[in-house]
Amino acid sequence: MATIHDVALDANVSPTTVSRYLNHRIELPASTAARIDAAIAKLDYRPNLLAKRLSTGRTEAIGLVAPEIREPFFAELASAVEDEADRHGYTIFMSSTRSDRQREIASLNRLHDRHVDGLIMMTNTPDDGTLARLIGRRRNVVLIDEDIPGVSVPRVFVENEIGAYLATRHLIEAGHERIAFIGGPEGLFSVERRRAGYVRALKEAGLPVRKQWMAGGSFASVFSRKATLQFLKLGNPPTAIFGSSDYLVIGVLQALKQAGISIPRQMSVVGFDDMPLTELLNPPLTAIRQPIEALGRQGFQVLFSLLKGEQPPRLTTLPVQLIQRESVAAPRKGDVT
Amino acid sequence: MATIHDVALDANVSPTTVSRYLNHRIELPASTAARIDAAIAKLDYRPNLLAKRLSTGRTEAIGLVAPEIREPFFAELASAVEDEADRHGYTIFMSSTRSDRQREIASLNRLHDRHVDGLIMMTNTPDDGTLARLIGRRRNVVLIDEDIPGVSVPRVFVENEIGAYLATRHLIEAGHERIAFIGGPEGLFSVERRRAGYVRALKEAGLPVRKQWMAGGSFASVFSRKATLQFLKLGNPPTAIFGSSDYLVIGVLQALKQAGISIPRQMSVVGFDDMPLTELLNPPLTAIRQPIEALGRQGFQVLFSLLKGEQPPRLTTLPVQLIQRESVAAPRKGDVT
DNA sequence: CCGCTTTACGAAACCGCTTTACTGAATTGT
DNA sequence: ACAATTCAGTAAAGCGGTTTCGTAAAGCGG
Repeated sequence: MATIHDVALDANVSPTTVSRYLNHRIELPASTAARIDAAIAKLDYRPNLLAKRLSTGRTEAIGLVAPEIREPFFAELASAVEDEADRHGYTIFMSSTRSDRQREIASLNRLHDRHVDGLIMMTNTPDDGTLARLIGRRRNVVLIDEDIPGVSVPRVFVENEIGAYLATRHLIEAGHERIAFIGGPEGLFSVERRRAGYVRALKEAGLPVRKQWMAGGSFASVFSRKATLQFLKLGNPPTAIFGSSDYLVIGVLQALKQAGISIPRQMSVVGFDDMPLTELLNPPLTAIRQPIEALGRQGFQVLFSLLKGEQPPRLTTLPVQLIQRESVAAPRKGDVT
Repeated sequence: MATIHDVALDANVSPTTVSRYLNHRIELPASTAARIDAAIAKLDYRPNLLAKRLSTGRTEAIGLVAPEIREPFFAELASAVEDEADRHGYTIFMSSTRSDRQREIASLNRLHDRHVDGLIMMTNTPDDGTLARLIGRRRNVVLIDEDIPGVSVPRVFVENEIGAYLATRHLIEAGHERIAFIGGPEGLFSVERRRAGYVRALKEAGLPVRKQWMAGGSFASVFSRKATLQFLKLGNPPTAIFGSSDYLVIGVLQALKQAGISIPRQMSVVGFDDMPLTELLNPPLTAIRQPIEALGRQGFQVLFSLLKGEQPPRLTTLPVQLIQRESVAAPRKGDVT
């Protein structure tokens, strides 16, 4: 492999000149520039990134830490971040934490060791302050999708509250009055927001907010499955369920299938995320679509402006959208007051 | 940040000694070792990986190039590779090529510039020799999932032929005699193998192999949708369809739904991949399950042994499995000869 | 007690690039 | 016509490790 010295030798200049020329830190007379270009082409010179990085301390790489890259939501997000990073010359290191605090910490440390220039962080477990402390020490961090309270870094979120509000109102407009809500882990910002949106829609419509129609605690589909079966046992079971994540909806569907309840005739269902394939379900799922791609791109953009030393907005909120398919219908006559 | 010099100073030894001690290239008397350990702990020393990499030329990073990381199949594969790499201290660079030759070339070059120690390559477009040439120049490459003819690097594949054979035989055993096959892009090794398995099962059962029941050309679901509609127009339409990828099956399902044909009563369907969520479809999809996780781990293992200078097997073939769900039934009476 | 092997380390070169500080020549201003 | 700039570039010192070559001192066999 040719080095910058070889190029300098061939072009009859010093390595310094070549380096500065390549980094646009100097303007050279056309003749000199041409000699350098020729030498580079002739020797097929490619700067050694390892040396460059050691020298500058910058790596043109960023870290992306997410709960589980293989899940569609994060996979798509990661893909968008990667694509956006790529077009700006950045590489990304991905890291799946399995929602495990120890792995999150390990990831953060590893990325630090790898000298990433910046970090995009996603978590879906409530923080006890550990993460906040760790992140507080780093520069160039942006939080996406989910909050970590107590750190002052830029955030990019989606309209969680509005999304839940739209979903709930959609059910109300279809005629439902007994609407259940299944949320994720307690203490998660996005979960709170979604619950808030659900409650707002109910109150606005003058409908009661009942504890027994609300479940929360986990994003696992086994959880929502159980919760759904609980709902069905109620004396006045809900006629519609809003699952605040498509993973939760999977559990709901399993439970309903198991109980022999048909959608949307006997039960309406709305999801949140709009994962691929949910439109192929039977019936196709009505859901709030999150702008995953935009979330990823914005996430990178915000980090990028941080890296350039700019001051990005402290909070970006991206719009969601109700996608109507076929899992919502009017409740059966006898079921409404 | 403390450097190795600081540690050396504090421990009253030379940087050389610290370096060698940390890299297990020397055995030190307990007292010296203890002093170094103490200094490291005291200064919270962490070796600068950038310097290390420049110095050794090794990066403890490998590249993973795949068509599209966000698709479930590749996402899961990537996740397995990453996990396996992680436990061996390797980081991975992922790269989505969108099945585009130019992007594949660009990825390969970029990874080269990044000085990855090795490369795991996946492609799903037939090569005209360009890739083969590019890859032939590199050391430490392993091919997974799909072949690139003409390069002599280790490969890790799944039992494509056997999988297709099992799927087809399963349909035959259910009583089907007119079984259609939908394959991917022409010229792809795995596609050929699957077609071969399909043909073998038919011949073995003494069933005719009919051109009009075979379609191939793309992995896109729009393609299989059209193909399915074509099948339905036939005078003697198939009673079962084997889609040689779950993506293809999606198109099949869409077409059948559109035509109002019920599964499995009027048409049996078998897929290949066993993607998540396909079990939630209505009916749950019977499919050949690929050992994606194993594919990823084996892929890394083979690369790893290459990196250690060993001679891994030229070809590893991983077993597949028929997962029976509910998309296969006996054909209707009138439909069998 | 002398030569030889071990033990326990160290000096300095090197990896390939960036960057600071500097210089000689050409150009400009007055 | 001479000082002051600008231009075009360079030498050398990093960045923080690894590695080759080497040596002083201790141990040891005879």
